[in-house]
Amino acid sequence: MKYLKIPAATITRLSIYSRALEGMVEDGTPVVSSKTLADLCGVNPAQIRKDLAYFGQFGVRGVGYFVKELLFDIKKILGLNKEWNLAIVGMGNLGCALLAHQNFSKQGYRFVAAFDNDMMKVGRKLATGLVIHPIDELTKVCRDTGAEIGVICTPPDKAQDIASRFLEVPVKALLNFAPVQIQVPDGFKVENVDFTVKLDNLAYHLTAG
Amino acid sequence: MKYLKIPAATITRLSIYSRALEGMVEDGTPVVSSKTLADLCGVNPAQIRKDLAYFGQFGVRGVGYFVKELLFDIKKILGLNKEWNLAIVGMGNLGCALLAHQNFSKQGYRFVAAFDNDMMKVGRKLATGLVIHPIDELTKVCRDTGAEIGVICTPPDKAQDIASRFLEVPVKALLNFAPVQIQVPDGFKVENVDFTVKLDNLAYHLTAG
DNA sequence: ACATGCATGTGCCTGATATCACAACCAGTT
DNA sequence: AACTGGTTGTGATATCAGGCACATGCATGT
Repeated sequence: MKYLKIPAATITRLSIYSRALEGMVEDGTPVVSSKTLADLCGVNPAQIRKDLAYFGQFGVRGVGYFVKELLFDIKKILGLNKEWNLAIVGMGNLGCALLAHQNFSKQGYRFVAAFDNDMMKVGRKLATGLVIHPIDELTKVCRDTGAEIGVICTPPDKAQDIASRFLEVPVKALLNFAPVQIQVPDGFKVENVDFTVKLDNLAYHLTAG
Repeated sequence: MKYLKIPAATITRLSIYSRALEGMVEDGTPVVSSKTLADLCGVNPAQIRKDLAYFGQFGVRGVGYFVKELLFDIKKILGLNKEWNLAIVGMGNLGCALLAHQNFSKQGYRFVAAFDNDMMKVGRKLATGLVIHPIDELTKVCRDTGAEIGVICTPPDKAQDIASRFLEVPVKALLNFAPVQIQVPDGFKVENVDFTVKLDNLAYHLTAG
């Protein structure tokens, strides 16, 4: 089944399912049906079964899915059975907040390098023990620390330059918080997080919807 | 044309177009073709023309679009020809970073209220002049300040409760940073911002893609 | 005033994505 | 051992979104 094209939306939903399943593991729920999980995630039950069907068979007919097993399987599909090393650029308010954010480490994401071009900040030691490096050292430090995913928290006009530096390492996956579209060659992947785009959606909804 | 169902993806793209157009206004570019704008935004030129066609005709054949006019029109479509009042709950690292973030005010979003249930934080005056209120006062303060959009930066287990309080005000649009799915009745809208979902996508890409 | 070049606006087609509905199948009960 | 209730897995169907390609129409130059 792995030979089919998997829709990007499916991957996103798998991630959402795993959040819900984590909650169930904490609650001690042993088994869940696609119906129950669907209600929690706000999707159609058939959608869940279809999404899972891309990767195999995980349920028991007449019963449902064993929560712990399904969570394990989904995490394995997503590649979360290992820790991922993150490098972050731009130690402003947002960058620092992300570093301190607990959800990352909880999910197996670990910051291994931090950068800023403000010489006032360079050399400062952060609460996590990380030292802020100047951006010139990005390529070297990323290689030394084994960074796999780059996080961009710079102003928009710097974002493309930073991205290009990451490409040289090469760091093949980028999480971009700057409100610009970043150009990368094939094989690389950028995910954008743009709060104001989300807010604009809400504003539209309030205005026209 | 306004009677058609507008795809949510179209609204999201309009928002992205407006970012690119803002850059062009700064650069002094007077006119842009769908091709040029498409390259900047990473979409197909026909896509842009289709998206705009939902709302009318904005271009000049043989010429393109006048940047300032198009930006104005798109902002009007999105409902950004007014300021929007935001209320934020959860003054942790992330919440504080969002308050201080410049992109919001630049786009006409203004924080008018802040809340936290930590009594150590309540009463503290923030750099913006806002005072942190206890969550019990959410309904009252939101009404007094005219909050229109709620921003949730609490831990996941508190998110649904906060959302319910917002619904009572009523604040009809929520921006949710907690990694849970929030249930709201018809007429209300939730937009989720979940970093780890995005990271999971990257992890999958690095693992399987 | 006419011809030419060029970019828009849009009908149509294609492909992808979500939903429905049913057969396959398991567990517990009679 | 057969039956029943319930849930999965999946083929078929419907819906939606994206891309092509051409006619439309404006601007410039002759």
